[in-house]
Amino acid sequence: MDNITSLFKKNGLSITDGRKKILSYFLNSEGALTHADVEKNAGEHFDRVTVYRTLQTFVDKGIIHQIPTTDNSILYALCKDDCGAGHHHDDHVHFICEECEKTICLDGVMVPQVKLPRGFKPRHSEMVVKGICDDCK
Amino acid sequence: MDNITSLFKKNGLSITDGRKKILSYFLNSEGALTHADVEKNAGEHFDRVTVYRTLQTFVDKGIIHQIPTTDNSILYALCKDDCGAGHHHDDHVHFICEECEKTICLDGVMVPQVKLPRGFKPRHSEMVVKGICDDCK
DNA sequence: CGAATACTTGCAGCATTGTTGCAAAAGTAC
DNA sequence: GTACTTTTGCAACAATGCTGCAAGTATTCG
Ligand SMILES: [Mn+2]
Ligand SMILES: [Mn+2]
Ligand SMILES: [Zn+2]
Ligand SMILES: [Zn+2]
Repeated sequence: MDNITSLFKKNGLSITDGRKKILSYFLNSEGALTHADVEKNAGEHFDRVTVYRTLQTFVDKGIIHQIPTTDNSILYALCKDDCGAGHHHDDHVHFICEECEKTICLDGVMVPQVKLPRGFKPRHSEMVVKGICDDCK
Repeated sequence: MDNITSLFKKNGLSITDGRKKILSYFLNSEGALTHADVEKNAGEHFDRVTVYRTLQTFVDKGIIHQIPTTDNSILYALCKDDCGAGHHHDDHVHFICEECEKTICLDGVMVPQVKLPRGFKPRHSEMVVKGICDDCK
């Protein structure tokens, strides 16, 4: 029983061909992926609806996490921390390279705390840094 | 000549009814606004395309800035810094209240610098904090 | 001011993206 | 293998975003 299979088992998900291919695609990709990436490159043709539902399921189970963007798209990347259904702990910084357009999880860089004005209670913080990545510099 | 008019003049924009109403709407709103907000509430009916073009123009001229989200929408908020055409300086933290759903520019809270891995060159950073705002606590 | 020019708007049409219900197919449990 | 549960694909629809073009406004300049 490989990694992928046991991960699905652990989360009470049926082991289907689509889920295996989509998760493999994430495992074999460097950066974050969009819905369109998955639809085009996950290895075979999956219905658009299936891709939506699969990504949503993976997010719900703590298998992938979302990265906010400013261009009406959502990026998805593998959770490498101890995320699970209902509790994500992806509090690392994301880096978007303006040259190669890749989005990279900087798993070693934690999102810093900031001092908020009186009365504001933080629960979760996101940080996205744009610039030039190591490969493109 | 009021504020709005002179701001448009300064940026070489024609003074039109639509632009005045849309900018007024931003000036009279507390939090950040979506395209849909503007289309519904800017005071009269503007064509969807007009709203897209107006928002884009305002972003280009440094009158409003965009705030990244994780739900396929873009939020827009007034620039309060010395932004202009081609140079935005909105490096403040944004706060999204999970109770009232408002998004607030924390103009006094700068996005902190983070130490990136060797080779990564940062150019611009965004930070979004979710939690409970002062009004809802 | 009024005419010439430049810019902005709304509309039509289209493309892309996201959602729901339902029946067929695939997976799981016994 | 059969009964049961879950997942998938399809159809239909809704929402969002973009472009070209003609008509409408705003600005410029005499
Ligand atoms: Mn990440
Ligand atoms: Mn802001
Ligand atoms: Zn790069
Ligand atoms: Zn609130």
